[in-house]
Amino acid sequence: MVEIARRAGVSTTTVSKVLNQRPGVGEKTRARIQRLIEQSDYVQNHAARHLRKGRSGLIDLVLMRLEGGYDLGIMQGVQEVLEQSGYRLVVFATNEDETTERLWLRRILDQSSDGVLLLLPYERVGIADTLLEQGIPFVAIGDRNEPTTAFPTIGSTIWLGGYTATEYLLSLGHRRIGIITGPLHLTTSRARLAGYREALEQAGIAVDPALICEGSYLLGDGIRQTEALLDLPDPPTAIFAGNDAQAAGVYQALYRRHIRIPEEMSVIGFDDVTYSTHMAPPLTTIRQPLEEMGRMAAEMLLRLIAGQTLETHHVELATSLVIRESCGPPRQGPLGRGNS
Amino acid sequence: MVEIARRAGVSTTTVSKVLNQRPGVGEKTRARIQRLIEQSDYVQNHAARHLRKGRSGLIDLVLMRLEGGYDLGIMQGVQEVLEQSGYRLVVFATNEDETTERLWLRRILDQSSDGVLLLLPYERVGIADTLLEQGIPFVAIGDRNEPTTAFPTIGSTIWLGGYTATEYLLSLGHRRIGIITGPLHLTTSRARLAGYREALEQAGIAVDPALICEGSYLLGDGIRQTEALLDLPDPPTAIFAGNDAQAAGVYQALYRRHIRIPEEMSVIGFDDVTYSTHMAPPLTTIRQPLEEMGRMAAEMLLRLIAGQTLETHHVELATSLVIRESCGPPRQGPLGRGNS
DNA sequence: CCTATTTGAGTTATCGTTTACCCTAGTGGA
DNA sequence: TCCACTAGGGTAAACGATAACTCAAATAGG
Repeated sequence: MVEIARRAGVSTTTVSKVLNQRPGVGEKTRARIQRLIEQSDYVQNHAARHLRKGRSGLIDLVLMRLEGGYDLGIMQGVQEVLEQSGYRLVVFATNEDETTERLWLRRILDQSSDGVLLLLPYERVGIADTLLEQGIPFVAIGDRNEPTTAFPTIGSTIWLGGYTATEYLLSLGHRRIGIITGPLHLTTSRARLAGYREALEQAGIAVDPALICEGSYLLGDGIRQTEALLDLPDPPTAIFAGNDAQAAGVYQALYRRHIRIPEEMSVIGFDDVTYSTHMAPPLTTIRQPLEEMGRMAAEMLLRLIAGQTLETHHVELATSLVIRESCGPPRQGPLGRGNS
Repeated sequence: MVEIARRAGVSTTTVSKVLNQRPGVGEKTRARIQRLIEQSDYVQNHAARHLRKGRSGLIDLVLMRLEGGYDLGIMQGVQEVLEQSGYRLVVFATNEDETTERLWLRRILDQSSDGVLLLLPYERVGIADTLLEQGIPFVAIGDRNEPTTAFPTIGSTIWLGGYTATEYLLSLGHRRIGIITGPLHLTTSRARLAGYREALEQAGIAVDPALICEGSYLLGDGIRQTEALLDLPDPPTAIFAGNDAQAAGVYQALYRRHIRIPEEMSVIGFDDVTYSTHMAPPLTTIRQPLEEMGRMAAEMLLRLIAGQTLETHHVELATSLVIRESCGPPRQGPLGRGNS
């Protein structure tokens, strides 16, 4: 920068003014400096600006684990917005480890992050509080256990999703519908279940507790719980999988027992992650607008960083039913050859 | 920091020495300051350190697109290493857009990145050169079009993978093996094909050009090219899918035509991405040690940043055959009902 | 023609740390 | 007893950019 100033015969202040497009520079001078800058391969030093302006141009995204589905969809949305805004995205995975988490928190506190996107399904005491205390802007994505107005959150209409999924299966004629939930200590899991219950009740069907299995949103539980459902004296004709990863597990369990989808068993997922189209047959699922959620969250955070106040603190985006090929009318009679 | 120094009755220099564990401080003083630091919630200002030391603690990972498979596996490995080393990971997706790419390059040049991990399968003139020119340490992951010693690269034994996959199918008794390659302008695609050819030739089987289809490593091509293969007068009994995403496409195409895997058609993938276990049936594939590659790349980069010289500039990790359930002996006779 | 005002550009302090260098008081040896 | 040396600690100058403030010249108005 000094070099440019020297060559233009002005002070660094003037160059700085040009770079930041601030007033106080004459037209010809500005043009001359501008040209000089473009000719040289000068780039502003990030650290110095950061130090002086107090903004790092970095936004941290914290998540549990780098996985293919849910998180990735959101990251894509976030990426998209940040890329345009000039911010860079720092990704950090806690791996559910509290020490790692604290480590990250400590690193974040050194002013090196302008804002944080919290993509943690669980509520760890401390993170939100510390962030709030330190005045670091942040937005939480995904439903929280305790509705709060202390900080902005982005979610989707989970309950409605659960309701819609069940209603759809009912409309196909199913009467015995199994559900594999997520961990029931998470609101998002309970919301799905509540939607399921409501739909059944409205259809005048008694909820059979045997058809409700608790999973953990992981593929493995999809397999295990499907087996449990199949081993029931009166197995369901459809399975609502809680999320798409578990739906993949359901597929596998069914494949093992040679039960065809959707002829012998309907399967519906939740999330609509990228690979749900890739499954055979393509998965019918409840779509959460993941990218859109990521975009919204990023935009809210940017506004927060800019010092603007948010109109709404909690945004809920709509879930929707995506019909593909994994659901059909219920089979007649008991399961075929596979039920051994 | 000034605050700490004041409370300890020393200068900031001394505090700095303690913080950086440098000599020149007495035992009791050190202990006293240490305690004071721990008590307060002081965190070193990142920007200032960065400015002074010239190190940002950031490493950039550039990739084409945030996707579920290959890239994610590598990212996980990278994450793992960086998390321990105290570096933070910045993720940037170019979306194959040259403007976006240049934008990123410009941002990187401001000293805000200590090193770069290049996860681009294509060769864009300029990136590597610019990085080299600017003296920014970087490591390229995945095979390059032109083998180079100018910068370190991490790859895997692709050719051998292609050979092994084909050999395995041959050992099961297959004689007509279709292959859906990646874009043939990429070495990594050509290497798979070369391995395929070699295996066939060694088995004394003539290579039938009709069985070779060019894809783009995307699911859609898996579908399209499978259909082309099935429409052949003499369709193959096994398909080597080039990568796992395309294998998912193959699954779908086969599903559409009611062709069972592996009874009527064997399918083998390449990469062993996370979801290959989730497929029904679980995909037999050639494993690239993605996480390991990510780890290695990150470690090499860290060493580079630390100013150490690398023993080897190009590392190739071994691919291996992962046998699951998508391959079996060839069907007898023509394809069943689906061949319409 | 002179003063008030605007405009363009430079001075200098500052952001929070680190580090090269300097100083002082002990310590040990001759 | 005196000197050289060392250990412990402080001073002040960077690092590269920005911003508040100052100053000189040009312009406008009376």
